[in-house]
Amino acid sequence: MRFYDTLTRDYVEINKRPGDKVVGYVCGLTPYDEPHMGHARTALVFDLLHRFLQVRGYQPILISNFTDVDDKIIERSIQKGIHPLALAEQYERLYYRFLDFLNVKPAYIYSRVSQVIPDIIEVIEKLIEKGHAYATPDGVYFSVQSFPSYGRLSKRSEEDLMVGARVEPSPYKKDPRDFALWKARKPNENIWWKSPWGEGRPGWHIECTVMSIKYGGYPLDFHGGGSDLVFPHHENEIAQSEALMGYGPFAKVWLHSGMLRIRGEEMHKSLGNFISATDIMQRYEPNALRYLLLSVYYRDEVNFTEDSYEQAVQTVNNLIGYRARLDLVHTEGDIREGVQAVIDWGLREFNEALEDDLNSAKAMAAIHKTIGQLPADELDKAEAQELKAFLKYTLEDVFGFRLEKSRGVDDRLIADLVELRSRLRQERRFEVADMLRQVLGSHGVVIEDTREGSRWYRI
RNA sequence: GGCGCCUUGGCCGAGCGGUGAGGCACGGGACUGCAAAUCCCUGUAGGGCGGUUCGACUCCGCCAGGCGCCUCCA
Repeated sequence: MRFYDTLTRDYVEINKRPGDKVVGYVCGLTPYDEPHMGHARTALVFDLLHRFLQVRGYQPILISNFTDVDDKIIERSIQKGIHPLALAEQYERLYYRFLDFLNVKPAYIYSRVSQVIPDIIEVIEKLIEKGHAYATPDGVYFSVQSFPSYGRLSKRSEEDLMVGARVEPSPYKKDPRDFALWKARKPNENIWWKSPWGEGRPGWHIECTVMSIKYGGYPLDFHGGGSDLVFPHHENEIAQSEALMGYGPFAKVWLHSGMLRIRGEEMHKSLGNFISATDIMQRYEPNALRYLLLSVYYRDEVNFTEDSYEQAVQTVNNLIGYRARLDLVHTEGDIREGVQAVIDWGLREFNEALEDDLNSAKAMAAIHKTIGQLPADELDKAEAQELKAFLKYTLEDVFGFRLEKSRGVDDRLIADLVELRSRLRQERRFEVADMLRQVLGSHGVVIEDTREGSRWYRI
């Protein structure tokens, strides 16, 4: 299994044996507002990785976090007059619901900054001891000069960084590139902890170093997140972590998922194209969303449009329809060699695609090619069984689709309505029969009229 | 300005130095109720101009267009 590594810009083999743990850390979000479509993309990409590692026999340990101590959270909580951690928790809960809606497998742990403050203080003390950080009246800063390879991940030279270093000016910084590990409490701030440097709170970045080492160990097998985190977040994490440990690498491979766009534009509230978790759960179907967001190579941008969403709905319905039709196969027989060969080919192709830097588009094509050669109605029961196992593995276990549809309408009621419709058809009352079929169709029930009579299944 | 990415048929999207996957939509056919679903068939598609090569969509250069990051950001 190999993955493209952002740091070395090359493919890195994951040298693991079946049963081995594969420890990964994926940067989570700052719960100051509703999660959105972009978070879904990242969650789905790493869910695919999580699932694939699992089915390939590894023991994935996925660690993620909430940055629940942050400027924006403090700002919002003051506006709303509630405790910052209560505000954060509100959105964390929404995020969990969102993940559940998307059928994302839970991580091994979701940690919060507020839960690891003592660990953070300890790590900052060590960094100061080692000469990688220094305390000032407005906080503790990491000394970028003390870490010569700074800029390697984001491919930025010292000069680039100097030019770019323009915000968060502090008269106490020794170098404009230095960043805060600990921020001294400002008068209006409503959350703080005591520390050797006075009351305050951690800066961004440091929590991921602390939590990943605490829960995942060192080095990590992989570290990931959205590509917008490459700089400065991950760059700073590397500096902190490797400075702390005294050796690298912090992570064996850096995986970054591409950004999501809405109708070709960046998603922004100001552009009016912001799609929140709440919107998504009301308006979109999780299988189709999954298909759409995983149909593109994970490092590339994915563009969400209503049109591409509709295409995804169609595709997923076709797949579910195929799966449902396998249940209607009743011909007895053994598995023919040719059929077995097609399935074996599909399975091999599927696995190889994902093993090659998670090529989900190619893996999906392998599924389509396989079932495209094996129309459900031409199979016998044993073959259908084999196909069902193939689809359970590829579509459900790895891609995370839910193929079993909820029983919105009772089976017996459907059977009765289908029977009623058959009588209507015998009486050549096609208009009424079609209407009945349409109504059932809107509840996800497909009726097929065959020579042997009508049959139905759910999509 | 610096660093980097992208441009494939109507739409979405792969692989590959040697006549271009897969999906969705469209069209034709079978079946049928001149229906739906299903099945079969159907597409001279890789921004432009050069170069390398026996041969390039695939490598190199230039140009055009689109985009990301440059300390809020999944």
